[in-house]
Amino acid sequence: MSWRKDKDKDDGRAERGYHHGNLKEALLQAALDLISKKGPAGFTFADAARMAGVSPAAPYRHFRDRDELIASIAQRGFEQFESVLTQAWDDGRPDTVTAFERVGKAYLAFAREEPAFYSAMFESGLPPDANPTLMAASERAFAIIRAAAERLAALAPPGQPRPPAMMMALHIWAMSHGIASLFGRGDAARRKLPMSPEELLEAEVLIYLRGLGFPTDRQAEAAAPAGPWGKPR
Amino acid sequence: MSWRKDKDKDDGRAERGYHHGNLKEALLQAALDLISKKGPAGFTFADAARMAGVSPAAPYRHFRDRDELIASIAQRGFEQFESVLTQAWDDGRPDTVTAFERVGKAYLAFAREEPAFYSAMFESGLPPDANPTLMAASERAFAIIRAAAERLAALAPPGQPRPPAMMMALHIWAMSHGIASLFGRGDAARRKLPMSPEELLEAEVLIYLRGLGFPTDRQAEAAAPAGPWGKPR
DNA sequence: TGTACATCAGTGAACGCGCGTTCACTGATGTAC
DNA sequence: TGTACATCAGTGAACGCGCGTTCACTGATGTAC
Repeated sequence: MSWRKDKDKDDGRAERGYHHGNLKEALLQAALDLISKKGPAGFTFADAARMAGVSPAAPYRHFRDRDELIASIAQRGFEQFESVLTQAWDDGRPDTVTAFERVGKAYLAFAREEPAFYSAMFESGLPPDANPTLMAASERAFAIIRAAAERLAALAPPGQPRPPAMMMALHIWAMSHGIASLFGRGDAARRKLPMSPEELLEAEVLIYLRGLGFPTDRQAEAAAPAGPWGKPR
Repeated sequence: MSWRKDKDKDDGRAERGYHHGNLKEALLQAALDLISKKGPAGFTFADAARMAGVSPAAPYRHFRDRDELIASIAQRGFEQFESVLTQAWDDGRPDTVTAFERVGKAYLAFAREEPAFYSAMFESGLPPDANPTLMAASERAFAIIRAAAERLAALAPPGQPRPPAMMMALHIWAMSHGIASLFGRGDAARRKLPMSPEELLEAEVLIYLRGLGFPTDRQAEAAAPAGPWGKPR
């Protein structure tokens, strides 16, 4: 279908024929580069074409307009996000709490390692209801967190009232997103911190779970009487 | 110093003399309007001038460039934010936990009611270290949250290890910012929710505080054995 | 109180630029026979 | 295997537009005397 798949990682400007062969992909890549450098607003259609080494009219063969390209990126971002979260959750292995925290860390890792995807997903200002496919992808990603919360809620100690899984999922999402936005991004906008974003999130989640009545002592709290914020130094 | 202070709330286009009299203020207001409509990236210098009813060259008498105007807005936003949080905190009256939660609600209210300020403060992409005045204003606002956390930490029950106030402050900030960003903004980007952002945040903070060992039963938990997420229906 | 003058805060025309988008076109590719 | 032709995926020139920024300018204001 496409020719010279093996040579499209260079700038694409030199020694290619009349047909690019993989332009759609190249444009998406170029857009990701530009977004990660200048934010979703700084990205221009013409720039992406230039970066891919084609004329400014070429992108119109593949995307109706700029917004459609950004939506494509957000879409792909949510799919990748979902996959990353699914892997991290690993169906709750080895135990629910551990897996749950791994999901939080995966969230932060994604925001840091894929700032362009993250921007397109959460900061592009696309109206979420205007694009059902995109919204569905977003909801599939959230469903992972929600499923994890569901499993966790089912483990609630008998004495405690069982917390609503939906609420837990929203809380976890907000914690992760808050820390990622304020402290954990790859770009220069992050603020100085006395601890890593990962540690900050882990402590927050542990305190939260404890507040719900979950035992968070899987690593022998009794032996080392430290709070969730680490051992006293 | 300025003339016709009383008449600068209209569009400013009609029946004013050669001198605007209050252009700096009018430009800031125009920028706020534009940002709240189109986001910090959609705002243009020329547009602000047009909205204020002056020629495109006029703003240069008051701001070096576009970035300086946005920084001014962010600065003012942080000052207003600090004032709002200070009022909400009210030096911990009537009790620390109540006041603490009021701070969280004030945070959400600010994000919702002043989306333009909020955008300029947290999403404009200005390098935070490039502008010491701005960073100082930001830190003064955070200091309110931090001071509140400090007071709360001092109330830790004797049995519990005392949580680091800085960490608590960062957690609270991240919770508030996460919920505000995802669900609580005035614009169209917010998502559907089974409960209000305020309720969501209040529950989250209560669970968190309980996880730290604070008694959160100031409204008679014993009498109504409900979780922090409300009474069972 | 009046006048001369420095300063301030605007004007408006012009510039170069890059963007998004369109158009008729053309080279390359795939396929039917 | 070769040829004719439809379709695909680009070109490149052009357009109108709005932006940021500059410049010499000028009307309004405030102040010294």
